[in-house]
Amino acid sequence: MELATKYSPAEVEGKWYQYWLDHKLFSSKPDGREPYTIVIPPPNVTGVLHMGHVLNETIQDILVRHARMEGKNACWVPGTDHASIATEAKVVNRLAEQGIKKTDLTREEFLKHAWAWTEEHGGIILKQLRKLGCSCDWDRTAFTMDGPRSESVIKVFCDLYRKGLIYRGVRMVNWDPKALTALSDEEVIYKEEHTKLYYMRYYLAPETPVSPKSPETPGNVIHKDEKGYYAVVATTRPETIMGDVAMCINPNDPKNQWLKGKKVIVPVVGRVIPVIEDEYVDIEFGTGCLKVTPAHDVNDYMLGEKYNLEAIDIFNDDATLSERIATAQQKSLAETKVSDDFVIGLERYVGMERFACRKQIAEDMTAAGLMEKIEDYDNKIGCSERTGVPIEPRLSMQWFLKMEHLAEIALGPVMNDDIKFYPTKYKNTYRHWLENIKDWCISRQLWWGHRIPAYYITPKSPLPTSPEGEAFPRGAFVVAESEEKAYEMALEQYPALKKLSPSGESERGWYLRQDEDALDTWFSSWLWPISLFDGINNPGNEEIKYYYPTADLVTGPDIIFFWVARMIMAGYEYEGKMPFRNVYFTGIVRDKIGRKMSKSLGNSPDPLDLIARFGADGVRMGMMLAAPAGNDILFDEALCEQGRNFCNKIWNAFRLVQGWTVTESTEKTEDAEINASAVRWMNAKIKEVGAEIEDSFSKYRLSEALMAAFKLFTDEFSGWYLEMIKPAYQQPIDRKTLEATLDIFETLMKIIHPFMPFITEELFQALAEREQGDSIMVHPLKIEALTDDDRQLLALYEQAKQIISGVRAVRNSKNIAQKEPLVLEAVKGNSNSSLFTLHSSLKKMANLSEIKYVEKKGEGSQSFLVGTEEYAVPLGNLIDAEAEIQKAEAEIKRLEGFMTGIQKKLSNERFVQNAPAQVVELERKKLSDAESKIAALRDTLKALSK
RNA sequence: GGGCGCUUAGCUCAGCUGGUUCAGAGCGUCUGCCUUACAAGCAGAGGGUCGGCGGUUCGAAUCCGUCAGCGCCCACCA
Repeated sequence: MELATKYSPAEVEGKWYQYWLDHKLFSSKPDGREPYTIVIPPPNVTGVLHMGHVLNETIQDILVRHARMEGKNACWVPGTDHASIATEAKVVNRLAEQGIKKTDLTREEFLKHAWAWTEEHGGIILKQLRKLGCSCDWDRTAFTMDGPRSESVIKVFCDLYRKGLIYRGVRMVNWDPKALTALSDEEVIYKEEHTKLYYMRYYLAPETPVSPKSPETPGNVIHKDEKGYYAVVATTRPETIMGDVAMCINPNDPKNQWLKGKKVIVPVVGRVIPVIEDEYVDIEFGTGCLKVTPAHDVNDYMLGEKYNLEAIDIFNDDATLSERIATAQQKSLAETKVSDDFVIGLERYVGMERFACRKQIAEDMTAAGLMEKIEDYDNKIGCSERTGVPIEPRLSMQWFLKMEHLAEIALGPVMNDDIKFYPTKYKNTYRHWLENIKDWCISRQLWWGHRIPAYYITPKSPLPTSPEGEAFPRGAFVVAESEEKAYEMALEQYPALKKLSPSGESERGWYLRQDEDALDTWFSSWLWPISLFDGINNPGNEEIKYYYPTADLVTGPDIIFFWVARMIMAGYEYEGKMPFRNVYFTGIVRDKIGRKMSKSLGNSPDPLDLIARFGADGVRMGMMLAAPAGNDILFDEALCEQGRNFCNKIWNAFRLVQGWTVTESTEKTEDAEINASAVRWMNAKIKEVGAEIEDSFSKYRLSEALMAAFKLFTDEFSGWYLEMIKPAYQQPIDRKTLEATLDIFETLMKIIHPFMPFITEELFQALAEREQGDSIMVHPLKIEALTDDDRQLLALYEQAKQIISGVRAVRNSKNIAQKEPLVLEAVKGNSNSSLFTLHSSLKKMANLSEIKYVEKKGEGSQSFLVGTEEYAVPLGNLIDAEAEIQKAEAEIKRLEGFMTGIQKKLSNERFVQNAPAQVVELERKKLSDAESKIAALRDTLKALSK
């Protein structure tokens, strides 16, 4: 059957993927072989495949398939992440489209919707990974919120709580007013924004007047107008003045000395607040006067703690202004009388959105003459990583994990390379984070996620006032793996509870109310390498013992803190061992002009579309060609084209070989001689390049490994080997050579297989009769080491290739068709005896009728050098003597310059003395080589100029 | 404000602890070929004073310093 001249991936890829699945070729069970394990960085359960995944998953698949080809027991565990905040946001949006508000639903109802959404969209991305060829053990597919994983999370939470590492408390947290939840520090990203800096007047309160003498104090900068003395405070957030409880100056600030001990009136609000002093305040910034709003700024909170200031929370959950601002204003105005000049009723701002309020209050202050000035200001705003809205620092009750101990156990192994990072530069980043780590806020005010297993003891009726009734504190809770266990623990810890249940269990006078919050998604992901093998629930089981630690982790550097660092912590805390040996950090996939791929720019191709056009193998190759380790990837579709073209090349090489007919003749023909030698050479080449590829793999330089494999197939095998052994048209080939060639072809397919799994399987199957269920991936690749004979042969062929190229160059420059045979002259006793063995090959490849050994090249011959040896092709009157003379003269000039340099070097005594003998020797050889070349060129010149 | 990294052919990158004929690859470019495996191909060619300056050295793309440009990470200047 005649094969098409173009490879058609669509007809091949689906077929083989199904075959692999049917025969469970990706499946792994513990056995006697060495394990090779990768756990997938779980993509969001409702996500779809984008180019970043393509990069990441291709790399993993290459590593996994490579390990499999090495004969290891390769296990790639797939799964998805529940991505609590992202998924919950999507569900909320969908409900909103149906006119349903989250607040109208109970937790249970909402979760029903969320699970429905998850089942609808979940796993789409895993299906897409199959199109890419990913060889995951699908039977192991896990989800961060499935049974075993959830159980692990809860168990770990309880354990850490019992170890005293988890605590609950009111702290300043990053509040996302859109998602209505707290975030960890890592989930806040800072964006540069053009904002305004507002300078506001804080008039001195009448009870702390400026003494008539002090205005003259040198260095003081005093503001005064008809309304009185005032300080100026610069802020980017004028709306937060409603929460102001103090003004702070640096005690060493000369210009504000006059404010010491004074009280000022918060403009608009009318609250009288003290001026406090702390060196935290930067004298240089603004006016040196800082307004202190402990409820809405991390630093102000710290000052509030230090000086025991009240924190007035002015916002609702969604960052609209709370009614509290009005009540607080009434309260303070009742306490202290303040002139109406400084006050505006705050009722008008209640319910206003924070940025609208900012604008409004600035306008109102300006109108009331309380605004000094407004300047442009570039500021960095912390925004929610998920919703993008500016976060609001806010005091709230949250759960935290103490990080000190965990950071300590996670630092050493990376710094001393027990766990290796590729590229190594991320070790610095990692260390810096661990050394400055803060406690991890692990609670989220979300429903979609693992619910915190804390149970609050709640009496059904008001507590008796008798002393023993108060035997457990208000808000008392227990942390337990289940509600049942929580009841037991509660009774044990608080015996007084028994009195609340006079008639026994059935009629308890109290109940347990589980904490409403869910856990941060990463609190489940950090267990992933352990929980996938059930190591938390079932410690020391066979699987965890076999597969853990995993081999390699492939992920982006953007989640080094979120995920990588925390997995290392959990690994040592719960398994006592590293979770993985190597971490390969990929770059970010950008478009070809370096922009990040994004939906809004429309510069992100759809991977499935690319696969349809170039084949999965082509896309994989395109991606890998662009992806040196650690650099960002400038992705260009043209690279996929190159990948597709390579597939086509392989395909056509196969077409050639499979079309050959066989002769059983074992005659010692010239062809047989060429072939026997070529086979030996090709096998040596495979050993040589194979070793390079292995070396690249060991350094995770996958694009280099691929490039080497590509060149091995295209240049060495197709360009040289096949051309050498190719029989004349419609002539048969001897059986021995054909069989050797099929073996070589198979080996090449194995080498390429990790990168391009589909075409290599297709051709592996086509090269020979295979049993049902057989596959390229169960035939490990073994490459032997190079021998000295191999090296000699390789060198010899390199020389032959150069001679052939030399002849071809002559043809090219003189427009001589390949069909026209030429004569080759080897000049001046050029007697590389081993080259004799390649005469037939030389003749065939360069289409030579004869190879002559001559003392002097003939007149009208065009010469070229290979190393120091001269070869020439007689051209008769085709030769352009003038051009040849010019060329030779230019070359002589170049060589003379080169020699002068070396002579200078060699006449430098310090060089001869200090440089290693080898180097000096080498320079001498360069010199003599150049001399002999010049001599040859002079001969040429002489002949030409006759 | 601190820290890290990058700057080598038109593009994307190699070039490891300084010395194998005045720097390599892929792609692109140019020239010639539709040569019965492949025009998604073949053959050949051109293309860089290794970001600037200074230093160490017999010798530097490679080590040190400095400047410039770019990128990333971290940080509580409102």
